Parts: sequence; C-alpha cells; structure tokens
Amino acid sequence: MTTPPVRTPGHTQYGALADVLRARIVAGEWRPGAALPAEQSLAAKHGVALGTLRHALELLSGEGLIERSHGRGTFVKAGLAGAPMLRFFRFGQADEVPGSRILSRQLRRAPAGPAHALGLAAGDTAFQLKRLRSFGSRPCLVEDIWLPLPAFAALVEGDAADWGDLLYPLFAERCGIHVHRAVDSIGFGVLPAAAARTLRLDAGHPCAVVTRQAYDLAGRCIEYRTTRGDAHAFHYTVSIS
Amino acid sequence: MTTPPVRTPGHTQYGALADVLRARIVAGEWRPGAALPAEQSLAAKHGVALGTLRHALELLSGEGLIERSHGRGTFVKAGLAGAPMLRFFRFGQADEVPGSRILSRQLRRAPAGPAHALGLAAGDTAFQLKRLRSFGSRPCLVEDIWLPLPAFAALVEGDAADWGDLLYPLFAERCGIHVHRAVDSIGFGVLPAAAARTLRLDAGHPCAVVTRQAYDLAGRCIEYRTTRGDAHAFHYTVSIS
DNA sequence: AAGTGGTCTAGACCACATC
DNA sequence: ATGTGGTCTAGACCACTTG
Repeated sequence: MTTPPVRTPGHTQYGALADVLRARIVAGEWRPGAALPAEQSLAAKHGVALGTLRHALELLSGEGLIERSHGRGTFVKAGLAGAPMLRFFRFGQADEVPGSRILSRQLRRAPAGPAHALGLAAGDTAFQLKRLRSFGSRPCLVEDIWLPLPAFAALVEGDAADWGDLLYPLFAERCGIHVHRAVDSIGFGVLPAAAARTLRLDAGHPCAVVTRQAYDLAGRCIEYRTTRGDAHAFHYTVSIS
Repeated sequence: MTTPPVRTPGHTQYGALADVLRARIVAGEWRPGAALPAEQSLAAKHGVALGTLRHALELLSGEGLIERSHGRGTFVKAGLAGAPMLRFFRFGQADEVPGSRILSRQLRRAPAGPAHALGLAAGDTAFQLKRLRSFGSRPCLVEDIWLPLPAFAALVEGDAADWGDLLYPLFAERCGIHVHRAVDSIGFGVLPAAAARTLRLDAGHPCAVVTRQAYDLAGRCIEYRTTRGDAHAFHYTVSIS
C-alpha cells in the first residue's frame, strides 16, 4: 500500500491556512487590536494565491476573531466592551450605562457552579465580587461575579472606587484579559432576601436570572456571573430564520 | 454638465446582481424549494464572471433567502417548519414535538396588537385561533394566534382534527404561505384566569410570555402569536460576541 | 457520464485611509 | 503618494450528486 496523493480530500488550502492563522492569533502572536500583515504579504509567505488567503481571512472574520477594514488593514478583534447585560432589561433609560457599585469583594472557596465553569478543582479559591447596578438612585440589577486566580489578582487589592461602570475594559487594562465571547443563560426565579433588600423589593419577588460565562480568545472561561433583576423589567427579542 | 461615467461608486456588480435576483425570488419567480438556474447559466445571462455571480449568491445565502448544496444546485429556502416555540421552555422531553389541540377558532375584529402587526385597518376582521400544546396529558403552553384574511381563509372551515401538531407545514400546504423569518419577544407576566385553568395552574401564577411575529419571503407579517407557559419552565441561552 | 457547486490561480484595476 | 483591502475577470480543475 503506497502513500496516497498529496491533496487530502475534505481539506482545503484556505481551511488549513485559517487553522494556522487562528492558532497564531489565539496564541497571542498579534495582540487584540493589533494589525495582521497585509494580504499580499501573508499570501506570498504561505505560497498561495490572494483569493485563497482572502478566503481564509473571511473564515476568521466570520468567527469574530478578526475585523477587516477597507484601506486600513486586518485587525485582531479587541473584545467585548459595553454593558450587554442591559440587553435583557428595560428600565426606561435606553442605551445608557448604569452606575456600578461594588458591594463586596472577597477570596472564597468557589461553589460547584462557578468552579466547574472556570475549570477549578473542588475547594479551589476564587475571587468573588458582588455588584449593584443602578440608574441614578434606582437600583436595578444585582450581580454575583466569580473570577479565577491568579489571572485577576490585580483586582483583589486597592481601591475599587476608580473602577468605573464597566468591568470588561477594566479586565483588559488591569489584567490584560480580553472578553471575546459570552454565553448567557436566562431563567426565572424569585429574589433571595438579601438581593431583594438591595433592590428594594420584597423577598420572593419574581426575578429574571441571567447566568453568564465569558471566554477569552483562547476559549478559556474567565468569568462566571449571575445577574438578577425584576422579572417585570425583563424583555428580550430574538430573531429566527 | 455631462452624464457621469457608467460605474457608480459605492455600487458593486455583485450587489446589483443580488438585488435583481432577490427581487425575482421574492416575487415568486422560483417557488420555495425550487432550484435556481446553474451558476454558469446565470453568470452568462447577466454577462458577469463566475466569481461575481457567486459573490451575489453568497449574499443571498447569507440573508437566508437561498440554500446552496454542492453537486445538487441552488434552491430557494423552503421556510421554517419545526416547533421552535419549545426553544424557550424545558418540559423534560427534549426535541419532542408536543401534541396540539385547537381550543377555539373564530373570525373576530382584531385588537390593536395583532391588527397593527398584520397591517390591518382598525376594525378589520381577522382569524383567531386558540391552541393548547401538551406533552401527553400534561398541558404546557397556551397560544393565541391571529392570522390575516383572506390569505388563511382555507383554514376557517373544515375539520381541524387532521391539522397535525405543526402549523407552519399546514400553512404551506393549505394556504401556500411559507414562514421565512420570525421575531420573538420575551417577557414575564402572570397567567390570566382562563389560561391558568387550561394549564392547570393557579390564576396569577408567573408565566413567560412570548410574542411572535412571523414573516414570509416578501417580508409581509403573516402571523401574530402570543404564547404563555409556566415561568419556572422557561429557559433560554444566548451566545454573544 | 453529466451536471452542479467548490477550490485555486494570476493578474488588473478600484476604493478607501493615512501620511 | 503610498499602502491597504475590495472588486472583477477568465480559466482550469476538483468534489459531490444524480441518473
């Protein structure tokens, strides 16, 4: 039995090229926000036609790994920034970023949910953050956030007053961690007593529960967050086709 | 002032080509499920290179208007079929199609919500359907469905017992109407007394409310549906990037 | 075997952004 | 002016599906 011919069926040059480039991006060869080499250069370096190289980049672009900009270049995607939690709620103030107040910060043994999501061993210590989000004087959402160590060690100490209202830009600046993708699970429940007090609602009040797992470019889970808000303020729209 | 040159900046050949083909598809020149002419044929007929024609078809494919299949051809998308309402609930039986029972059928003046969505004038008559979906003997969801006339006239009379458990295939067979796209709005509320009785829950029990507007290929709204189910059975996952 | 969509090439030229 | 990505062409060849 002789070795089969060079071209492997089912595998394409642009697919293989995309695999190579994806690995280099995930490995951090180019930082988030940085520019990749020009098409001509990459194509020449890999010995393929321009069209093939472009096809590979279009794959990565579709995966959300890179962004292409006519006349400027091709860039590694910088990561999520905004306050996408509010996508799920309507508190009347559209597009406005709610205020953020850190209620508590501590190192604790992570319970099963966050531990499993973050890939921690049973009994491992993680960094827990409780946070209240408000519009003006009106409390809206309570968040229970778990972050792995030592990646987020830079946030354990120091004043939290200058953190600002958005966490993801903070993660990028202080810890060099870029949130690239997140998965939100929506459910329904009732407010525990403590959360109810914080939100100035009755214990047992119906609430929407959004559990988020956020991932970096390499696919590592770097945040486990549970957000609760008044069920009556919950609203979300899905388009299907 | 002379006429500017032929090539309009900002407009591309493949974009214009896609516009032409989209219009022909939406106009029904090829029925849902039918095949378009071959690439070579279309490219020749429009006087463009193969790559340009392919680029146009990729646009339409991305819009969900057509489906391409290697070796078989390019087809107008057939439309939604399944029971996608269950995406939002977990009643234990995964991937199973729930049973359907028509609770009532009548011609009525449409209230503001459905009338506005369906593009009816105030006071116009529409076709209202109430429907219960169950797993075995366990009632799970109640649906309040509004359909425009005369498009759905074929469903007003006759026995509803042979309709089966899925409405969209019925719409296609009996009325020639294909659901191509739908938008679901999710909120939380409490069960009205009648719905609570039907679901064998207490009046005032918390429920998830999903309001759907479904559209055909041409973008006409052809269904306005409100679905209610036990809030504790609600569960949905969103991926963001 | 015939017909379809998918891959790959090589090169010319265009449009956009920046210096 | 220069460098970037985007468009378009023309053609060869490959891979999948069907009769």
